[in-house]
Amino acid sequence: MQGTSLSPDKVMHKLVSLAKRRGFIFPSSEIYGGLSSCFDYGPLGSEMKRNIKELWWNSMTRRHQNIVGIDASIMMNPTVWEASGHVASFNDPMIDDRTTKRRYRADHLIENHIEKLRRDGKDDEALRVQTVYEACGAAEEPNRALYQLIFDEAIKAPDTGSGDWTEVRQFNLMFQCNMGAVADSSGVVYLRPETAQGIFVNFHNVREASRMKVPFGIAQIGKAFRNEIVKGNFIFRMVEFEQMEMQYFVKPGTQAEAFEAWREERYQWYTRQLGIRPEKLHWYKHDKLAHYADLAYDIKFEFPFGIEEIEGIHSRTDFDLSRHQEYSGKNMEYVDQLTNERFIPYVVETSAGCDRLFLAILSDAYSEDVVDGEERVVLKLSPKVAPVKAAVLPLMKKGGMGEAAMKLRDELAESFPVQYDDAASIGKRYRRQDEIGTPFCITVDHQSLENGTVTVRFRDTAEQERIDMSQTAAFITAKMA
RNA sequence: GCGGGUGUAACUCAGUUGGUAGAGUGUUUGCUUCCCAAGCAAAAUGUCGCGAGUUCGAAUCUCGUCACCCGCUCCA
Repeated sequence: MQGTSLSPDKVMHKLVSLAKRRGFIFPSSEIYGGLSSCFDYGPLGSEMKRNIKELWWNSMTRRHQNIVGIDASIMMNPTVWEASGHVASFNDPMIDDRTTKRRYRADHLIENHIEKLRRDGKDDEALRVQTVYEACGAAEEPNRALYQLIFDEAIKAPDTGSGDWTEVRQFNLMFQCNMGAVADSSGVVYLRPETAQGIFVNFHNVREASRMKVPFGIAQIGKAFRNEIVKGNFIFRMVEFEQMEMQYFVKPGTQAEAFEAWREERYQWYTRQLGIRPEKLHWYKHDKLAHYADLAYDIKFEFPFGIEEIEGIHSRTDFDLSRHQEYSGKNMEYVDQLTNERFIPYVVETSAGCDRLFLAILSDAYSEDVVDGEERVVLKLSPKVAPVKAAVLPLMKKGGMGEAAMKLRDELAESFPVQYDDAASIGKRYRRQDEIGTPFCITVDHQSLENGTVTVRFRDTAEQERIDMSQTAAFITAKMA
């Protein structure tokens, strides 16, 4: 048996095709022509996604005595998003070049310009531009101010050298909708652009209800929505996506230690729990930090289309809780009863993209190899995430094997997702299961009827082992641990 | 959003100078009773992405639009 090497650009096409053909992922509302960057999880996809979320939930909440979960609402009081900074910073100022038809972020153009001045040793010049730039945010019309600065400094596009600029326009990355029957501005609410704020605003509720002492964590899995300017790469960047994240509240000054511990733990989760190959994972340290962070690392995965982020581990300081204290007028301090210290906790966040992880697992698992001289497609999924754990296959339909296999299927179904298949040759049925990543095929043959044994066929090696039929569930359970 | 490409069966794709659609794979049923996509015989599945226009007639030509892919860009 040997693996064949796959060209990266082909893999995505094959994945998309396989995902649809076998019921992992379908385009959303496909019969109407679909909807940009929206996808549905099919029968196998929803099962597999559920497995991923359950593994995450177990490892992040149940295994930790000091981490509890919540499930906050998607729509929240709009002031939450002012406090979090999303109203301000999720409005990206964009500018277009009329000649080259390219679009840029206006703030990035200016920042690049300042950097370039510094590189050229024009520090005074850079400082002057920097000062003007920083004043833009406070201007009455920030976008006009940005445009004026780009115009005054004659800033050109870094890639094309062109500078035929349009006005700076604002793109709001938050989805808006109206609460209440009357659509006026007073009823505007947002679909949350991140799940984190649902945790921060519930800080005291959860802490008191669960009698938690710092350090402790609050975890959540849920949908978030971003009106991305650039979408694409299948389910990698969707406008509606699911986050699995945990906010860990610590005493100020201890965040670096907690940060390192979480970095280690989260990395181990991918390699040990999910079985992702370590060589496919990469650490990336943020040089440019978001407005809330003092330290940030991403775990990136080698997708067929490039190395991209699947999880962010960010030290968020006390930014969020402080801001909520400021905007809500409620005290967000924690009181340590032992030492009588009062402080607003610092936060270490681990935030994973569930759909991205799904795609990472799928693309990591996809392989083509050769069994007995025949090519096959096989998803080498970890048994823990595989949507179907075992298939029960009668060697033949007749002669009592079908009935015996069906009976075994019913027994196994008590423990985990299992399929029965008696259509077409045994070889074909093995290949069907290979393609959806089923780790074990249980075959009921002539010998099964005589002595009550079955064969277990292993997906990755195609090798078989004969075991007692009554031990099948226990055998598979042991292999999945 | 911009530039480039693609869109025909569930999947991968043919389809000639405009004359209303085919193949392989897959699926279903029957036979074969079989341990790695075997064979035989049947069958089902098509708004040719969508909407206009040109034409006696459009999968084919024109325009618009939607979706996907690649690049720019952004991000979890």
